[in-house]
Amino acid sequence: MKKRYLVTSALPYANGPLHIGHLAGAYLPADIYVRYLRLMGKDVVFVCGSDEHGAAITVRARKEGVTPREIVDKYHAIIRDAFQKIGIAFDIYHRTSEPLHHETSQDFFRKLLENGQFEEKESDQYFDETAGQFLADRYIVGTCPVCSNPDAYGDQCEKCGSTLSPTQLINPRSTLSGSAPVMRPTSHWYLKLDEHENWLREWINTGKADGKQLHEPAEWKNHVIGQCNSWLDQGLQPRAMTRDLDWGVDVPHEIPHSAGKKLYVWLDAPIGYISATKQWALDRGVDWEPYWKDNDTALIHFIGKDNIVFHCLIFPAILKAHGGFILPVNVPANQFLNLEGAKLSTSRNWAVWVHEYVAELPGREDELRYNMIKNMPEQRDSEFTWKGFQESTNTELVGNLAGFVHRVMVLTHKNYTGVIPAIDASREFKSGWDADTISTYDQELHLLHHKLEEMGREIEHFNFRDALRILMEISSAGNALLQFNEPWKIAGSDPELVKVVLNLGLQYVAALSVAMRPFLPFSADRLRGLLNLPALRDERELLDALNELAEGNPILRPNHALNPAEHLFTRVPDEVIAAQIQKLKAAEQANQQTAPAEPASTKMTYAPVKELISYDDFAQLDIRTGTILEASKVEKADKLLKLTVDLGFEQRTIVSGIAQHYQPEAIVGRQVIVLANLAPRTMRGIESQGMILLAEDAEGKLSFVSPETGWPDGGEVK
RNA sequence: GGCGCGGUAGCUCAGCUGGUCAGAGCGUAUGAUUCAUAAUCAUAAGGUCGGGAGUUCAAGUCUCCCCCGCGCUACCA
Repeated sequence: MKKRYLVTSALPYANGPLHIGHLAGAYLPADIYVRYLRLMGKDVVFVCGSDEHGAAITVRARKEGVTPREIVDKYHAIIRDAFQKIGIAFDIYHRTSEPLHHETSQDFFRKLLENGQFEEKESDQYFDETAGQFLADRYIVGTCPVCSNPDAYGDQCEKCGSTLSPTQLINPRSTLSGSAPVMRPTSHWYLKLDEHENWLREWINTGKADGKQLHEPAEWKNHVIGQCNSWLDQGLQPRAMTRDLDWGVDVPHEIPHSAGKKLYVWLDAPIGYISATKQWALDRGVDWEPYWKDNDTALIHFIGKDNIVFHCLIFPAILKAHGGFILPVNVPANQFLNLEGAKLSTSRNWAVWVHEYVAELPGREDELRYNMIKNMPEQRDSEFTWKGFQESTNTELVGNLAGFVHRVMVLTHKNYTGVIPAIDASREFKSGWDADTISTYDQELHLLHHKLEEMGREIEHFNFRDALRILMEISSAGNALLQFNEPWKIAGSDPELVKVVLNLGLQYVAALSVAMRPFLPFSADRLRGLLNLPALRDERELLDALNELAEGNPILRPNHALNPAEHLFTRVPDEVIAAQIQKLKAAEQANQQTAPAEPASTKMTYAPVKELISYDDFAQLDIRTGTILEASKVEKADKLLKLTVDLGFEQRTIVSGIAQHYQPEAIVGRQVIVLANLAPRTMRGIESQGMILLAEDAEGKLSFVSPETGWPDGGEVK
């Protein structure tokens, strides 16, 4: 194992609250891992923070009529508070709007520039002439080409979730002024990712970089490596690391052409991990550098699957391009959590919000954590249901775990006034692990030791569900131990047996009080209190317990006095579940009520009328009537149809993006309007000799412009 | 269209490099038990491992084709 650990969780974006999908994806697994490492006496730092830049925040601010600062302050507080209440034990929860972060990322940028890692390139981007500025993807809205949502953003349609680029939008318009943007050249710095492709491929697939074995690929999840190779095989392209924005980290001012340029959020956000570490070190008066630069540090990024490429390819490339930094030893990305059969959605309010959960179900933090871990999407998408939450809480936490703790403590109070009895270690009894096995105290302590080690191994391999299962096996074995030996029956006839069984049962409970800490930190604290043991400080207590057990020593010594027994968990009543389900149904209904109203044809969005042109300009267009003779789908393209159009004097091959609006067989014979003197363009290997003119309705649906009664082919449209 | 990851008992999910891999938890059924919040313990389910073909002495586990879900990506003058 490495000497020290640096663990990061994806920086939450500060334009909305935290939901259970975030928790299950990147925060809970990291928290378990970190708490475990601390209990094992490891040097570990766990950093996170709010990602507070990027256009989505400024767009939201504009919509709500407030400043970006107000937005990020608001959500930073909500998110930080939610983390704290649900027990995510960051060493620091930083924010990317801090000056320290700005300095850190600017220094990074300078260094990359100095190392020749950038290429400054000019490209055409949408520019808002009214507002006088370039428009980032999020500043452009238009009709989604996929689902016809009239308010899709330039990078993504929030309605159907499609990833878009601004040029794909139909009728693009600026959110700043509402006007139609124009294309203008602008210059940006591109990271030469293509030059990093080879070493990344080797590093991902063999774990080797610069001839050194840095990690074991077999330890990485399939879907992580698969996704990376998918990207690598398509060839990495230079990627712009700057944007034209007014909110974010400035491109350092001394660099020419830096005016009005900000660092791309995806560059600035992961550097946030570094800034957070620096701030943590400053607060402690220690050196941050070993955590990022020493080969004996294990860097681990916990993220959701949507961040894989960034954390496994682009950020490592950036770290290497800078030089001097270590690379992540693993990126255990989780898949997605669904809620009651549907994808979590912030915009549709289909979520369980963490800040609402802790307010509505106070004192049940661990119940949520337990359920999240039990259904953690480690290898594939998984599902959270309130019914499942209730069931596992009531049967596994209340029945099995809390029940075991309570019964063994009650029995101790009844028989020995709550004091751990001394035992005769040679006494034999039935093992809780197997009804047919006769065992001894020492053998059972060894078995417990073995189970705890096994649990630890699962955590070390990021198998948190399995680790939790093993934890619960200890509780089940404790229940079985009591069941098989029935101490309540033999208190009078065989007091020595009762002592051994209860003492051992209490050792299980004591072991659980430490071992459950990574998963159920609040309950672990409560249990320590019940057992009258010192509060956990997350400093090698599990390691100490393991060492004692390995020596054959019990964790609780004879004559130790317990506090009164209490239940660790309470049942979740039906009403609570019903109320939560009701809440989700209300959200669903609210969506259904607004949803049908929108596509209803009324909501036509009008693009502003373009600049005036002269008649001569118009006369340059040669528009003709024509008839479709043949139509077929273009291979390997979802939207293209290959058409043969008769213009009377000749036949043309025209490729048109209408496959999602028309079936090929249905349009043969249709009369259409053709722009006949458009320069030919090759699409998907087919040369298109013209363009079919189409009209668009409010939903973005395209239809041909055709005559009512027919006309000859090749006629001019004037 | 391409690529990636999945599609295993009613439900939620494990099954690494092919040969006790047909599993766990929950639910359900039966029995035991009463120390414990009707909690606990034991036993049971007969799921053709999405469908089809193939390789092999042997395939959820490898190859090919098809279907479905999720994610990434391309085309749209």
